[in-house]
Amino acid sequence: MSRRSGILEFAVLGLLRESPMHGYELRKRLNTSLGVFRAFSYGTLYPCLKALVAHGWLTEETGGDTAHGAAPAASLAGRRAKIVYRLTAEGKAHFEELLSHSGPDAWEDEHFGVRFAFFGQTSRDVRMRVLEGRRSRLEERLEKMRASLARSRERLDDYTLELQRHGMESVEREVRWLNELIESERAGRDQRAPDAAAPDRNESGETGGLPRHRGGSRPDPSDDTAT
Amino acid sequence: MSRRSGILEFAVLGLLRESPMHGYELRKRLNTSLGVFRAFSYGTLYPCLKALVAHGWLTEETGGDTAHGAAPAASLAGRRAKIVYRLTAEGKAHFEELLSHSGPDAWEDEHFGVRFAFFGQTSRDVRMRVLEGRRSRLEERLEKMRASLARSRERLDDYTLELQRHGMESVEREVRWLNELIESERAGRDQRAPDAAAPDRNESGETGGLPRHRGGSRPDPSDDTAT
DNA sequence: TTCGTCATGTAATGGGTTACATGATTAC
DNA sequence: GTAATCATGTAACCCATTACATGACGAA
Repeated sequence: MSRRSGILEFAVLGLLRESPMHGYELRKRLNTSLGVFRAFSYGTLYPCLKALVAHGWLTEETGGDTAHGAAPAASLAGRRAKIVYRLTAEGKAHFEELLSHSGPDAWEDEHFGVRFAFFGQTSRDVRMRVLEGRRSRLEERLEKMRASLARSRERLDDYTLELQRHGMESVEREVRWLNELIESERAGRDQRAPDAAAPDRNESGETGGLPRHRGGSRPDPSDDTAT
Repeated sequence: MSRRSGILEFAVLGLLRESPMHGYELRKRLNTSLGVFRAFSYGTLYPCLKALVAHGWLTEETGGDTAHGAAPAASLAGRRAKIVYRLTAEGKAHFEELLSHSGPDAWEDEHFGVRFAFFGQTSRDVRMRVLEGRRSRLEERLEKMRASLARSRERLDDYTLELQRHGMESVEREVRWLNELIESERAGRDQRAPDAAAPDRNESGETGGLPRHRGGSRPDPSDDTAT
């Protein structure tokens, strides 16, 4: 009943939508998908997985093997017996709901970031809703900052002032970014259905109306658990 | 022994250097000084204050009255008996040490922000050290992001890619900001001693070499506990 | 043989929030 | 008289991290 992290839960469901995975792999994928933006440790991940299973959103298969090829039944002795997690139908439904339903803190920095990372799995409607939601939230924040600054400007020293000015500028920049994204979405033609798992990008199928920033380097399947 | 928050501790000491205060007031000042950038709740503040007293960095005076004027001894019945906290000599020394010594996570976002808010109470040397420390930390981060992106670019969809691109851009912007600040510091003439409490800004005494961003509105002594 | 990395997990700890309890004072 | 704000505190969570325990496998 405990151990339900919100964002982690969301991210895990999102990743497992693409394909079943075991914990260790999940964590790696989590940390590359989200980049330096957010990282999770085993101490959170494993208990979270157990909780998700308890909710019926995931099933665990102890014997199976996913991406490695051979070595079928390793029983309890073979290389610490991988536990492969697979999304159930309920889990899928729950993910859809989380994705579109969006609780009250879905607009906060981290929540938004994780959501954004899974935009490829949603419809444009949902994307628009999330982007616009975040934008209006940031605009509120900006308004608060402006008001608070106007109130206390006289009493603050230069450094504090500079800190707040810079903070506001950051938020303004974020709003501009959202505006661009919203524009792109509006201009985009593809209205991807929310059921497109394993989104075959790199093909003709554009995911949305995003500005391309490509430049390819060689693929290199390693992780970044770097301290 | 418990309840020592690091940043909160630092911020509290910094604020109390200017003048003694009671908890309620401290929290307000904390939240206006740091702006929307960071907020603290009583649940953290009060225990922290007790801990700081236990360490000998603060003293508590139960009878006193700070900024209100009259109403001397209200005993235990008068308006819930304010507890005024005052920085001791040891507390002052500890603050100086925290300010210049800078532990390993002093470069992280929040730590840096709080530090920066108290830059007015340090010497330029310390400011430079903190700014440059943060910059090099961010540059490392940037390098990591670049590497990780190069490694996984092929495997990531457009939204994830865009997220990471934007993230990197944010960090780059932060670095540019730091560069400007460092430039300003270098150009600044005032080398304020670390003992200048209640820094009389708004006079000729510039605190550093900061770009001015003034524009004054009327003063309005209210708070922003706004939800 | 020793080191890295695969693989799962737990216990201790950290650092914070929300909600509540309590009650007096001031502003409308 | 009633609502907001002043003022202090505590208890119950929440979410996450670190460090540890355990152990197999592959490469140097």
